[in-house]
Amino acid sequence: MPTQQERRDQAETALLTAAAELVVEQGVRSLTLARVGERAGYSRGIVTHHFGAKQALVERLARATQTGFVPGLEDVPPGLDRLLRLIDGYLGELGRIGVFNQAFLVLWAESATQPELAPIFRERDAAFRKDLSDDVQAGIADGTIDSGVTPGQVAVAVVGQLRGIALQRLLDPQSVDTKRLRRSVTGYWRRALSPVG
Amino acid sequence: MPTQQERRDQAETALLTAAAELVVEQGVRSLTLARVGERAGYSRGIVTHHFGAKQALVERLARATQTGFVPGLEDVPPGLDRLLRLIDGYLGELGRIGVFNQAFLVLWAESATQPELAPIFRERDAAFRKDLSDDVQAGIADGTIDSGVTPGQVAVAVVGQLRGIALQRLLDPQSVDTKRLRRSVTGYWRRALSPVG
Amino acid sequence: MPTQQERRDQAETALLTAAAELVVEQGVRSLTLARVGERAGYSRGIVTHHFGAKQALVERLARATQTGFVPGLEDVPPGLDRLLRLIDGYLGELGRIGVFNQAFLVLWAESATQPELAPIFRERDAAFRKDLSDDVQAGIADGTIDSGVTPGQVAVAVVGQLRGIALQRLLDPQSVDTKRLRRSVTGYWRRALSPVG
Amino acid sequence: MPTQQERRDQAETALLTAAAELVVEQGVRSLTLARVGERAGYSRGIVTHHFGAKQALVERLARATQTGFVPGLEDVPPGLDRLLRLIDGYLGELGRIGVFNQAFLVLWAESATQPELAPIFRERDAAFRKDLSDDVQAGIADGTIDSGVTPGQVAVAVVGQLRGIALQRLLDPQSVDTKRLRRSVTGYWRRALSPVG
DNA sequence: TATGAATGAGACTTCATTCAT
DNA sequence: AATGAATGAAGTCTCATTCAT
Repeated sequence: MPTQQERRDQAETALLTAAAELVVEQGVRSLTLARVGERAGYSRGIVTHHFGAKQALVERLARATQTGFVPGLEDVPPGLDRLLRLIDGYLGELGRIGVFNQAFLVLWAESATQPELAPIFRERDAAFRKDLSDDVQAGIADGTIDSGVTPGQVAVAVVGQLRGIALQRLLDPQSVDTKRLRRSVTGYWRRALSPVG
Repeated sequence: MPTQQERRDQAETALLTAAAELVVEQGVRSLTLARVGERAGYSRGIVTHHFGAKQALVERLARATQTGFVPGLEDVPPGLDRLLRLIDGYLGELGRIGVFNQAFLVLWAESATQPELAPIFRERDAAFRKDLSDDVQAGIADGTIDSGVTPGQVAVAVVGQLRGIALQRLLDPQSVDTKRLRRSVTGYWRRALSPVG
Repeated sequence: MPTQQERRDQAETALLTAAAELVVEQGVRSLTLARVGERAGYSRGIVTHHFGAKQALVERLARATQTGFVPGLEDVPPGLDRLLRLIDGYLGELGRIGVFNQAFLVLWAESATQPELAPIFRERDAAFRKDLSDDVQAGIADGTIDSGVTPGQVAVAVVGQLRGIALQRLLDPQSVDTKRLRRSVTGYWRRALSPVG
Repeated sequence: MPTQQERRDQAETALLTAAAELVVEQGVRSLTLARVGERAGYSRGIVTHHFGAKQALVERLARATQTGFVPGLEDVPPGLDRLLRLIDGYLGELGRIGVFNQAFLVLWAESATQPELAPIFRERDAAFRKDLSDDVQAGIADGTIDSGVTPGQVAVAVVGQLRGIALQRLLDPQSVDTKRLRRSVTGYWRRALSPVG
């Protein structure tokens, strides 16, 4: 016999999962409360009961996704190596990307025109760039990255590239061979950043 | 005295512009026929009158956008130089990007989850990649690009990067300094692709 | 063939009438857009189409009702006689009160707890009191009303009495004999206001 | 240590008070079980637990209000004096009217269009009128009221007037000066009812 | 006694679409 | 060519009620 709290948590998890699935399959446009509830195995009214309003569900979903996209980087110290492993890991994950991460991409792409979503993703993007920027800075400090490189610029370029590749793949999976991209893209960055002379 | 045909064309242009503006400002979700008509200075019913159905308007908009995003490349022969100028031009355009190109980005991002939009943008992406791929191939042929590079991979990486940077900027303009990015990103690619001693 | 404007006006009249009927029959509580539309012989969506929102319909109804409740007073000069004829006419009308006037009463009674309705009826009540107050003032001036009487107090007392009687009748028609009340109530006021020897 | 019964009674009182407050503040329309429970300091489900259904709560509220609105009249014998003291007391109470009495007025006004409420208030009105009617009859008997007056008519007129004044005040407190009305309205009735000749 | 999870009916509103003017 | 009246499907949200804890 589950307690009330357990029932509640279980329902929320099921609802967020169902919402993520629907976002990926049909976009945010056709994310309706009734569909979410029923896909999760509950009634049509359950979402409002739990989240109060649709907007709250979407925001929860936006925050729930993409926490720790690339696993196994926690213990790696900042630097060129971590940067390349992050790129490699990110592209590698694309091959077996889960619904939550796919939902993240879709929501990210839509956030540009949605006032309620925008702040959430602006903050996330900033954090991601900061992370990469730190790697570049450390690489410059230890001599593995060219000192002429601007960390912030690299961060924007890398974040953009990873997201852009992921979206391309979402739109047309056949056109993006993640396996080979891991190698080539990390190679490009290694050469682009390596100290001159 | 404009002819009927001229009036018709003028109305259509006004409607597509209004639609692009609305898409950029509020996303595809709140693109309604009435709003488009009224923003264009006509009645609520004008869109249906001209395009028949909403879907037709959106498809027309998808095709109307992004034709010749980077000007001045027509006469440049394929090769590394053209590739870099295209990247440079693309990022340069971001600084003064018009509504149609912004609308393109929004539609592109949404296309991943919209069956009606997907084929249009799949085709476009393929064409864009082909274009870049040709440049890389020419560069390899004339020795300005390393022969170990795979044209198709570069194309995916570049397209992704440009789109990803553009979307980042759409979401948070302050975080992306296009002026400086032109230099740095072309620099990265020059080094990444340059023939290995 | 009616013009668009005629069709529109006709629909609005039908909708307001239907709304008034429903308010009287079942109260504002169960005034639903669908019911109004269907009772008026249109679709469920017609009310929104015409009034935009339910609130707008109710406000229109509040303003549409009770214009010239007591007929035949326009040419009567202010004074005791007019005051008594107004009371007599008001109570007389109760016997054959139309839906709009009944709806007025119901809305008036509800307005106390409805922020959107309150200002409308506050204004109306003030105008009604002003009207009566003018009569009393004129009566004092021409000596037919006792000079010790305060016009504003009489106005509140009369307005209250008429509305209160009407509401009592709405709740329980059998308990209020309007025919006999016309006589007795005008008699009470005649004596109450007559100059003291 | 309160007994179960005491706790139960305490909760019911708190709930009825909360319900009355909500009715006065926002009308019966927005009286919801959850709000009542929470305003009373309990959970959303408490009302159902205690009253079973919403209808029961409203009926209990209708009966709970207005018991002995005018205090201090119990020992006064029927007659003109009692009638005038009742009017005076009623209007005097308006100045410091509590939530329950305000709720009474709101419910009374709404009862005209609510089948469940109507019988309750019909009965109450009849009792109120009977009370006043008895006073008039006694007044006629002892010669303080004109014998030409019909008791039932006076009762309707007085009940209507008191309720109508109270509702006017509920809608627009500034427009009704209860202090001065006590004097003037009792004066009007004294003159209206005094024996002729 | 009290809480609150879950349901489902019903309300308001938005909007693409049809059709008469 | 253009307008706008009318429809009805579909969505969000509110809320009384049921039932498990």
